[in-house]
Amino acid sequence: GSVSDMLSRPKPWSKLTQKGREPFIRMQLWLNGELGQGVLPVQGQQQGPVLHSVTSLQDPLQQGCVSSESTPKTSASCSPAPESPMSSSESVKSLTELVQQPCPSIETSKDGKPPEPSDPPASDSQPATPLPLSGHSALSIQELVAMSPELDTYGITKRVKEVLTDNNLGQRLFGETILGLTQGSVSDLLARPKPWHKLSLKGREPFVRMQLWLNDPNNVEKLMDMKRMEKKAYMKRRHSSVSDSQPCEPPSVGIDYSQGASPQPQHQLKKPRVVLAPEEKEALKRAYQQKPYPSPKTIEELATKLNLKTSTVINWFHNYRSRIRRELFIEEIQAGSQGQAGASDSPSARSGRAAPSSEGDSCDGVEAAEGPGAADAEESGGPAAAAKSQGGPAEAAAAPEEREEAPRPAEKAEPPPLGTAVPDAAATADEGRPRAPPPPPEGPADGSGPVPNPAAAAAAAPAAGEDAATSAAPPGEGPCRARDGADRSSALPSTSAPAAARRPSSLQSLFGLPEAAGARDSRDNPLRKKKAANLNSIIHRLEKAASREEPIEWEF
DNA sequence: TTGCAGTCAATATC
DNA sequence: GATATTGACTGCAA
Repeated sequence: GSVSDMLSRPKPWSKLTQKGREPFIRMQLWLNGELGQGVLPVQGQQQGPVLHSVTSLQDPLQQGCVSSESTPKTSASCSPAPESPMSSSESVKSLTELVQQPCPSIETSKDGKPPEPSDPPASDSQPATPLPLSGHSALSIQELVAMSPELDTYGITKRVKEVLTDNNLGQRLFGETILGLTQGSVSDLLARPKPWHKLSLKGREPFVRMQLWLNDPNNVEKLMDMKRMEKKAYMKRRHSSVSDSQPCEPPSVGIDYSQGASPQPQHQLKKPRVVLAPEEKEALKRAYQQKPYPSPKTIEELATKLNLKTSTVINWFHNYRSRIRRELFIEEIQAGSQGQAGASDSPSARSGRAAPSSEGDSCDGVEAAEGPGAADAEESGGPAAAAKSQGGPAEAAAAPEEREEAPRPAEKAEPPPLGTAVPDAAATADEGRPRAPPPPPEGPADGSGPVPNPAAAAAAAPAAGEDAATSAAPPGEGPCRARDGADRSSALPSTSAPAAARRPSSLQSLFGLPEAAGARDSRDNPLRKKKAANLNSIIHRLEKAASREEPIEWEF
């Protein structure tokens, strides 16, 4: 009956009480596909741009927005939100508040050990553990990720590494406690961070967590505590297990988040890890150089030739491609940070990290990053050029055939009009690169050496000028999602300017970003054009500065 | 189906 | 013992 009533006679948002709004929020979430499984989803695995869940929204509802909503100001921000935005703007506020307390996640983890993933409807308002990502904090994190401004992944990992080593803290502890990742993943992440704009929402999460952790004044202490506790637990267990003659259990002590729950003897099923012999690797690499994207037939042949399973060969190619790609990112970043020396006026340049972020900055950051390099080498070749430049000759040659499906480079070329929401622009942009068969690993390196890095400059520019483009883009997606953090907000609720305006600042503080970000926040869509124009001029100047003739295809 | 991102987890290396 | 490497897997998107 209530449903019927609500469906047929919905009250206007502004007339609804906190409680009354809830069903609509649920409906909105449901419509958004974010309220998939029953009520109170615990694990927000949603990939959507704006990640809400009922629980997360409850937070805002309970804390900030609603109450404040009574005030004209807030109500303004909260109310007219036909779409998810509304909730988002609300939640943003409380979320930021929530997270502004130093690192909630760590907090909890501190209390012993990460709560079970299973303790489901973490309905209490306690921030959940970082790992299982249950309850508020987990969701908050996702929201934060979705709304986070561009982060300098390279800088973050750098700082994290410093802190960890300075304090003699291990990756495993850090990963499991703070990031919810295993040691290997942490190592990988710290050693080869991808540029922000290349990351999916999921991929960004660890960086947001890291940033939060870095912002936490007690981060080290907390981790130290954890360390101690782990040690204690380990000792305890060791003792008890010794008496029980139950030797094992990995030293990963208190952190059996997730699957650990059931002590099943799963050992039996383990299949031995395949380890490729050097010759096999060589052969695969050679094959890769000829055909980064081998046909099934080729794979088959390779497999037989090397006496490997085809799946192994396939996996190897996948892994190799993606890892090579990442290597490139790193190189770009480094090249960027070197070559960028001069360009420092970027607002976002706060600190040396400017470099990395910078290069990542443009929507096509990739190209920006790599393109410039390429461009430098030759002239603005765009992705294609970039590809060419870096792809070893072999590739270039070999490429034609396997590029079968590679219309990508081309598509990249077309810069999406400002404000285009092309949800995949980023992805698309990416594509360009992969397509361009990455240079053979040991290959004579990409022609892109340290670049005068206009990219860096560009980064600055866009950062400042900001992505006019993005504002229109669907939150979370879009080419420039990177720096659109702010825009995204604007993209959300066209609603309240105030809200939009507010949000960035809180996010900034949250992430410890300089006002720059706030400044670049586009609060008024109407301004977009102007901004775009500004952007263009900035870009133009930057390009000139970089003594470049023609603009590479930066997509803003 | 295919490719990719993100991870895990076994193993190698430091 | 900590960290790096890497084969495999999952989930998603085109």
